[in-house]
Amino acid sequence: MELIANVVLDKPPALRRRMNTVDRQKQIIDGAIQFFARYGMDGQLRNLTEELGITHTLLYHYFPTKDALIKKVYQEVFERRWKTEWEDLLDDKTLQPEAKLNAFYLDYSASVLTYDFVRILIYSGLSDHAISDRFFESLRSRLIPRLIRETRKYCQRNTRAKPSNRELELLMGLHGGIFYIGIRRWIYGQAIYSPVSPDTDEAIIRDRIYSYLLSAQNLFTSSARS
Amino acid sequence: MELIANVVLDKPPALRRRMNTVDRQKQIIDGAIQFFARYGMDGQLRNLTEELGITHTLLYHYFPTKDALIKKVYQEVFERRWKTEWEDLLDDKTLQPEAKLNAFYLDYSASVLTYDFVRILIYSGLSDHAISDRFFESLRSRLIPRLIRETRKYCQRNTRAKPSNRELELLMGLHGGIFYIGIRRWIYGQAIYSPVSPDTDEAIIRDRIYSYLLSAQNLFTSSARS
DNA sequence: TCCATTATTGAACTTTTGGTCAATAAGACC
DNA sequence: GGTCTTATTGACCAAAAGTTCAATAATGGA
Repeated sequence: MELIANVVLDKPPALRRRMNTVDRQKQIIDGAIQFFARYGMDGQLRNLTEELGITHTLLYHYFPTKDALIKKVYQEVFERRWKTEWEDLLDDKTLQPEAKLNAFYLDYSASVLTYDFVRILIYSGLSDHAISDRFFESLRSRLIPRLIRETRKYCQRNTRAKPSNRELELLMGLHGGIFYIGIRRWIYGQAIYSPVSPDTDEAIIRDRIYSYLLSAQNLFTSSARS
Repeated sequence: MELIANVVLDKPPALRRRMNTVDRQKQIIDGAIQFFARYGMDGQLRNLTEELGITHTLLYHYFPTKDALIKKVYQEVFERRWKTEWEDLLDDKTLQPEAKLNAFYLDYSASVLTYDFVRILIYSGLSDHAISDRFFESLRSRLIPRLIRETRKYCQRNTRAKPSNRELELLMGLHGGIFYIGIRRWIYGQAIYSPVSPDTDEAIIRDRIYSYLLSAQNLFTSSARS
């Protein structure tokens, strides 16, 4: 029936059979990322494979279990989205702190505040923490120290002291405010109040960073408010 | 076997049978809130009822379907957590803007940034938006206008103009930064860097509000930066 | 063109899981 | 203590969903 239809309507034949291993595997992983991002890890394999145009049994030719596929999805999502260049950017000596934070958070947002990443990160946090722990650990050890350092430089504080909880929380306020853009957009499905058109988050992020630095300066320099 | 153990160890008998209708229903709903907050709406009824010490069939004596129970859970969670007094508080003429925002967000956080609410809100956002739409609509229509008004008062701007997207997004930055406390704590399972002990979020929230107002003042008064 | 490899499938198995129902027994009332 | 109401349960059902496997057929290489 389907074959007949294809011939009659002169559509390209389904050509599903016999894709080479590495391409098929990539196709499955890409599809799985989108699929699990949408439906969560409880999404049914039969629905995933239907979207891919293959039988659900074929999946077991490439992954031994559903868990193995999910694990692979987690790994791929993390590795595709987390950029080691961020550390280099934050260590760039030629940039001033505010410009550096702007550049960093703009790139970070473009990578992290995407449909698949935000949702899979949250799904993971709600269940097994598989990705979220890894992500937070990288954040904590690789980015936060650098962000604090730049903040201090902006405030003209020359200290290498361990960041205080208050400093850290002010930064988390900025960080969370930016991540919240992704939550509103990709989880709540809410529109963002973009101050500019064409739509971009750039203006929003710049304002938040400016706001953060301004208050850091106000709170953490010599004549600071208690 | 279990009965014997009970008798031998002199534990109180299971006494599960024949609770009165209204108590049992409340017990089920309370249990379901905790349970669904933990495992999501895909959690299995048999596991829920096991925690409650009843058979899963008994559940169908109180709720016709699983969906009906979930719907009830959504409704209860929303009604228990959303306080109409917040609007009165924000309209209180005797409080200055900063104190008012502090008082509001402290109470708001205590209500909203709880395990069950944060998680059910997010679970809902990821799937059907059943709660999150309702929550966001209340936020948008009841709280945001008041928060903007207080912000303007703090900045000594006498305008009733429709809030600009830039104003709204600066506020969302504050709001998201505060909500992110709940996400870190109840979804990622991360510790909060509390600046004070005994642990409370009060100091954190005060800093964020101060930071927000400071930059609002800086951005939105006459001699503001572009 | 034939063959060997293996990607792909259909049928079937098992466990899970939402839901039904008739039977049971706890407790209230007389 | 007897009786009636109904909260509670155990047995059962059907569909959903992860997994297995033998059979099939597309493709690359000889």
